[in-house]
Amino acid sequence: MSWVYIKDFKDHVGEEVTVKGWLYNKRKSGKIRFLIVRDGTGYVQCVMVKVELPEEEWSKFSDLTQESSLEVTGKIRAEKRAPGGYELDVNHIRIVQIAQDYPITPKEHGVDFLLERRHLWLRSSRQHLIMQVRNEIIKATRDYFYDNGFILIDTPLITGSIGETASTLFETEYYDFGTAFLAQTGQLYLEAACMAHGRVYGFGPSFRAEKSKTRRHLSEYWHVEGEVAFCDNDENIDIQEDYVCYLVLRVLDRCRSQLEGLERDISKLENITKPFHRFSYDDTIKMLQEMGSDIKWGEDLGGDDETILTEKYNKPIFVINYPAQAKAFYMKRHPDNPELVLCSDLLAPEGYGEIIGASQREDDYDLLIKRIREENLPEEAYGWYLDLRKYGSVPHSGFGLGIERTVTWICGLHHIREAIPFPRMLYRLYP
RNA sequence: UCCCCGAUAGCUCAGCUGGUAGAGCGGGUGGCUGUUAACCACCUUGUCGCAGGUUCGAGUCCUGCUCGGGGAGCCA
Repeated sequence: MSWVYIKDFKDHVGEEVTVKGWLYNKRKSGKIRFLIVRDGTGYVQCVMVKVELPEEEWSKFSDLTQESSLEVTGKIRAEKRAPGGYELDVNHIRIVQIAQDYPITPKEHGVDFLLERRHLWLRSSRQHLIMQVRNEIIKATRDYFYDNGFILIDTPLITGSIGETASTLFETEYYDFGTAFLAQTGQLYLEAACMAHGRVYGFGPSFRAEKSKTRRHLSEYWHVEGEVAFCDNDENIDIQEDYVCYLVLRVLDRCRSQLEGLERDISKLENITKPFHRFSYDDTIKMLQEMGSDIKWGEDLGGDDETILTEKYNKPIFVINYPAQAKAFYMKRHPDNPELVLCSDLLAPEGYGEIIGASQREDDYDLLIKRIREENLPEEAYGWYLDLRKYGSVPHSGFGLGIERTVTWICGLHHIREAIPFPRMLYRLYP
């Protein structure tokens, strides 16, 4: 008997096939019984009719429990009443394993209970939809960079004491070198690689040991970083805008049913088209102050600031050229105003906040080493990074996008922890 | 690290000014030939997070601790 995935049922109507999966739920009504089976590609209702089945098959219904694994053989029938359009008339059931007391019942559960059982929670329909959208966003990312001439450069996850300044690093022992760190960005290595390939990108995990307790933070998240030689801050913003539009378009094109299943307001995503809003930091502060924020010039935007700003506009917003004091050492000074750096943050709409941080990098050797010293960074660790400014330095820019924040926004999730299969957070290392 | 909130049945929660613990769901049994988180009837469920204290008496009040949630800072 041929094994058919539920998503392919439309090509096998009238045939006798086998579905291999897990029991999602069951119902009965006297002499007719229903098994809802999922196989990873969809759900199908399997119908058992007493008068058409031998007692041996009929009685298997009582043995089956939620999430028991099974193989059901039967004939596919188009059925208007079925959510997927098809049903399976059961001839034979092979029980693979009986699940005992599956903890996640089709009822309400609390966040802690579910996170403690994340390995099982992934089977739930909503989590299943989110992972499908995440998959599409990641594939779209790879396609975008590949199709636009970027070379994939995998950067090290174990590094010496090098990176951005502000965040805390996870530490680990490394042979005779003492302490090594888990990378919080691959950017500096991508800067090296873009001097070899022109246009490069990286995609991998980043680690932040910040003790953040918010719905926007993970200790381990997946980081997309692009870096382009001979690219200034404005051209860098153009690339980000193009990339984000592409991501949204791909999800709308290929994951529309998933978005509907997640009850995402799709019209809000259809609105994500070029051009995005571009506001200078100075103008942004004025706008926020007029809207009642008590933010002062020189400060980074707070969470509330991002929310009130993005809820006012229906497209993503670039906030451009922040004060140097609020940003990292490697950002290039604004040629007309030494208080500012050439950079941008991209804020997603609907209060989802920052999804990209970007800047033009400081390409002058003397200015960069001055900044490293001002920040009290270990100069010897940055020797190779400074080399890039000695041997054919060129203007270059890049950006970093958080995949989970993007998934959270595009899926319309309440919390980032649902946007990654196994979230790592301040109080969670299990499962 | 700081501020706020929470912990009671397998799950989600109620339990008032202190008087020996309750609902829905789940689970079990039975009924129903089209159910959609099915429905109906009956049955089943507790170290009230931990340790002290106040009291004749504490799920309830007080102190400490543990674990978690929301937010701040920081960032993607």
